[in-house]
Amino acid sequence: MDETDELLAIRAAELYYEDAKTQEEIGAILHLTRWKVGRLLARARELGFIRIEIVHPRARRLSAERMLREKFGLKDAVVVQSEHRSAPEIQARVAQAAADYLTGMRPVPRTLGVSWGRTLQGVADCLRHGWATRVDVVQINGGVSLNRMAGTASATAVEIAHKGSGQATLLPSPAILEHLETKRAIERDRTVAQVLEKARAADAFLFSAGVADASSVHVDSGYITAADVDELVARGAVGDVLGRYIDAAGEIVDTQLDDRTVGLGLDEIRRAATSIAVIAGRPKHAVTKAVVTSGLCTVLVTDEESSAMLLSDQVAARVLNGGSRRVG
Amino acid sequence: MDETDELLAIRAAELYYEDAKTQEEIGAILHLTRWKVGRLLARARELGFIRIEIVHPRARRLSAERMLREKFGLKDAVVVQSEHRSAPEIQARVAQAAADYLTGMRPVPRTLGVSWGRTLQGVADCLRHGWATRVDVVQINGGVSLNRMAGTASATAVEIAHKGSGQATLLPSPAILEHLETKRAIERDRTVAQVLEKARAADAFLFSAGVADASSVHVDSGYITAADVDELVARGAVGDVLGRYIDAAGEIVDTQLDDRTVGLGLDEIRRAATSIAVIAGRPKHAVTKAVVTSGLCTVLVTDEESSAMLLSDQVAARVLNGGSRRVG
DNA sequence: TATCGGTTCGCTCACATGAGCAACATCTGG
DNA sequence: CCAGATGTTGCTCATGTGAGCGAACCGATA
Repeated sequence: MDETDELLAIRAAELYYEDAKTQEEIGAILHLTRWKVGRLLARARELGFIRIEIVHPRARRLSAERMLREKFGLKDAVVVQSEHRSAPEIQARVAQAAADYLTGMRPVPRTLGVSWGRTLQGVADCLRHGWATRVDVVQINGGVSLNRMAGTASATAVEIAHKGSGQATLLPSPAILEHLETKRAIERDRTVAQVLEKARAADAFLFSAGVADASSVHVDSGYITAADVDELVARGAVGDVLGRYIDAAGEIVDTQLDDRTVGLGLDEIRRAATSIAVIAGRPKHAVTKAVVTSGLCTVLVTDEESSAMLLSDQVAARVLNGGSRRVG
Repeated sequence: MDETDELLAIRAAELYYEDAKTQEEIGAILHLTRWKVGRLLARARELGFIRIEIVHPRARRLSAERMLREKFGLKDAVVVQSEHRSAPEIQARVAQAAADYLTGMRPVPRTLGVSWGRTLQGVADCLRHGWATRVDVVQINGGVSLNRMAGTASATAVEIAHKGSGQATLLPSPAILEHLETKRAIERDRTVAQVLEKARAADAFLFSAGVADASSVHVDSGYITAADVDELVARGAVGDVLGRYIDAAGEIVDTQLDDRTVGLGLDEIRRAATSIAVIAGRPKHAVTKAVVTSGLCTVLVTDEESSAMLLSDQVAARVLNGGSRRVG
């Protein structure tokens, strides 16, 4: 396309998009046939001169979603716009997007296994009353029931269930126990065992991931110490999923600690038909990468920046080209 | 439009604009009829959720141009995009736009009266060889021929003429003379008188405007002193057109100074069928306003920000509602 | 000058889309 | 509870638009 044509294309684009003229009219104005005008417009779009943006708090980025699905073999992906947004705003939008995703799921899951945390509480808050009818919500990992943040974990599950006019089944157990024996004992307890049984049978799972640093909820809740986290990080931990700390490859970092963690195991999540991960924000990039590349989720809800990170060539898609584990 | 519809509209817009799906396909996906989809899209556009931008150095803003034409009764207006651009970039684009405008003029002017200055030199540089055939270019005000910037004024006219394969007729006179008598004598000189005669008969005029401050070319060239400018500003001057200082209402500030200025008078410009003003940049907002509201130009080439200033309610359109002169 | 390869042109045809309209649902005030 | 007003829905039909296809064109080469 030469200089003159480019100018004409721009002129045509202005008349077409800004002045809402038909291609025929533009042809008359610029002394061209309407086909030439059509071709110029196609060229202008092709060369990226026309930029269409959807400006709305709930707008998503479909192209990124398609690429994420393809690269990582995800069943679905939801990417929210994050340009020029503050971190809390992004969290809010991702939560909203996750809520919208749940609401729009077909078939509607009858039993939903949920984790807990700030992110999931946000999702629960964004759900609308009547988002579903008769959902059974089951907690899939131990909660913060013993400490100062009492009730948080259960609140999330209860709210999700309530708004979907269904029932919540809580997991009455700490997240991580001090001794393996205690953990085994708790799991043998009939109530706990029944909940876990039900959790395993859930149609879909909903969870987030935490960063491996001293600000973690698990440190906050007293399940592990800041020193423990430092140790985990030293051994390669990038974050936790359902209270289980994983490295960049998605492998459990400390199997002994993992054995003392109550709830579904990560392999059980990996086997699920539908597991929705809601993770966003720059601090979580490393965990997000680990979750996605190690096949922990079939659906990812995240922000634009994280999606860009995942789509950059630096990130290998382990799920598809199974061999290479080098992901950092 | 309720909440649900708005969400659907956004979803539809994403599928339509980002995924290039047809309205029918979108209907299938969202379980709607294609008409509903069409209506939602129309609604989304109406509410401004869809923003289409033409990203190209030469892109213009047609809507602003239309409003300028209507508000000030201009024959034409050209507004270049200026968002996120530096001042020199904007100057360059405006010059390019003015050059494009000249090139595209129908009928092609046979005689073009031009002024001089940095802006017009920029326009001359942007013109392409062969932009016209046989244009007569006439200088319409006195130039900087006596001082260190010698040749600048003539260079502009000559370049425009040369690139339009025509001839330049220069005005061999200083811009402003010290004594009224000298000015009268010069104007009586046959060569000068002939040039002015030819200038008056030009089909179109092309000029810019200067800011009234010490950085002015006239101070630089020694025609007036910085003190003179301060005095002019104190008396209400906002800038100059063809070396003639005007106030916010477009009136000559100092008639004695004006009488010593060589070249066409502002009223002669006002009477012209086609007078193209090329003015851009924040420092020139005041002069731009004065030029446009006092009917000094029939065509305005400017940047987005200046156009926004002109279109703000603060600016009264004197040309149309003749009475009110309160423009500050 | 004749011929070739590639590009662009104007056109047909099928599909996508918006305007306009009647039927229907929903709200409102007597 | 009903009549009228208002808004919404699904449709027909005219118009707008893009894919595909020979014809024409252009520049290079033998």
